[in-house]
Amino acid sequence: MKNKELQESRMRGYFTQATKEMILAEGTKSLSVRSIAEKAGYSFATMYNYFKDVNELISYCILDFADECESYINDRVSDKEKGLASIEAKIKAYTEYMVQYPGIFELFFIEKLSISSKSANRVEPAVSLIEKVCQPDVEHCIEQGQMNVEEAVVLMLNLRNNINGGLLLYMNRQYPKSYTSFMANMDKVIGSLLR
Amino acid sequence: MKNKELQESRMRGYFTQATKEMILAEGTKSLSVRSIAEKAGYSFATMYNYFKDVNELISYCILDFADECESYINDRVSDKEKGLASIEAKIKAYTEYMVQYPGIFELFFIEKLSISSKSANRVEPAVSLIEKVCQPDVEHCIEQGQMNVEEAVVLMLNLRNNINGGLLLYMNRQYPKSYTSFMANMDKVIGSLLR
DNA sequence: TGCTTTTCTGAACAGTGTTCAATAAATTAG
DNA sequence: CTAATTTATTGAACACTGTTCAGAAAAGCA
Repeated sequence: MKNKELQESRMRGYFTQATKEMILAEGTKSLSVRSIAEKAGYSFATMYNYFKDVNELISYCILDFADECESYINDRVSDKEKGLASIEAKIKAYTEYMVQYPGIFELFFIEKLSISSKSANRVEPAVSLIEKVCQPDVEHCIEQGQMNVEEAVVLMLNLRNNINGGLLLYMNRQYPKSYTSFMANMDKVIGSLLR
Repeated sequence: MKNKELQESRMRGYFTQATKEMILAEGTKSLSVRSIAEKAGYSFATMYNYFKDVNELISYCILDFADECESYINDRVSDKEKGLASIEAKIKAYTEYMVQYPGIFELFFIEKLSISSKSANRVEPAVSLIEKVCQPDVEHCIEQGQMNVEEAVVLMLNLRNNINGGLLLYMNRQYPKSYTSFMANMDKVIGSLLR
């Protein structure tokens, strides 16, 4: 039956949509099976007909947010000028997005998900998002002879770990305390890696 | 009364000791007020006479583990040879320690703590541990003219964010999947920053 | 319409953190 | 040493959490 698949997909959509709205509005702390189900318009028990458990439901939201974050970044950075300047702009757009929606950063990196081999496919787009959006620029830099492949790999590792590590300390441990000094640190670090 | 303070400090010690043992053995997932209290030899309600809530109890453990991690690092790195080589060895010892005790990394960076101005003093030693242990080496490098103060600041920001960001993705998101490739990535990144 | 299959739901269970009145222990007073 | 008072400890109770399952409601089909 093709109808059944469509209907099940729609039902999953109602639950993931409700979950996403709550994450955007209040972060992951307000999430519970009952509160999600109420927002979706169903009983909490209905969720278990469409998701193995609440972890699976939450992991489906990661996919959506990863797409939305990718669009956010690409909307803010002109596709015209590729290269190091574009990488810097994308990294900063990524940081802005995560600071603006702390719940999404929690979802991507902090929330405990008991990752299975199936859900790993839904987590991967989030953790490798920076690499993905910067891929065209990295290729451009290599073509232009600005760096070799190995240097590019190290640069992307540096950027990805640095940004997410900085966000972790700032958002989850209030270190540093102020947004101003957090951004100043980020500017220094990104500048040192790209120049 | 000086006695009262001593006794209260001892009581807090029973609870923090039980909590620390559980974190080392099974990570933070097995922690609960009732399981901690049972291990400490008291009722769960007794905890609330010595700690505001379970978050405060847990935050006290951070202080102890930060000291232990610092000793672990310094025991493994000779105090004789200061400088970049010493920094590299310390960073790697820190990484080893966190991989060996995932519960401590959770405690330091992932566990939600609802940080108050009081508990901030107990969180700070954990998040700034890398800076602290590397401080003598950084000063040595500056004295030797290997770098200036601003370069040293950026280097430490880079190292701290990089290591903790890499650990976050590896330990909380299994990215990359294998320990081997995780360590290979870390070697590349640390090497690029120190050479 | 009546029968069958699918979908949905609340009750129930075991767990969580927290509060509070009652009990047990220790300290002080007589 | 006893009696009164203060302090420390405790389990019951409450409001949550995720999850399971038997029964109710709805949908599909004859």
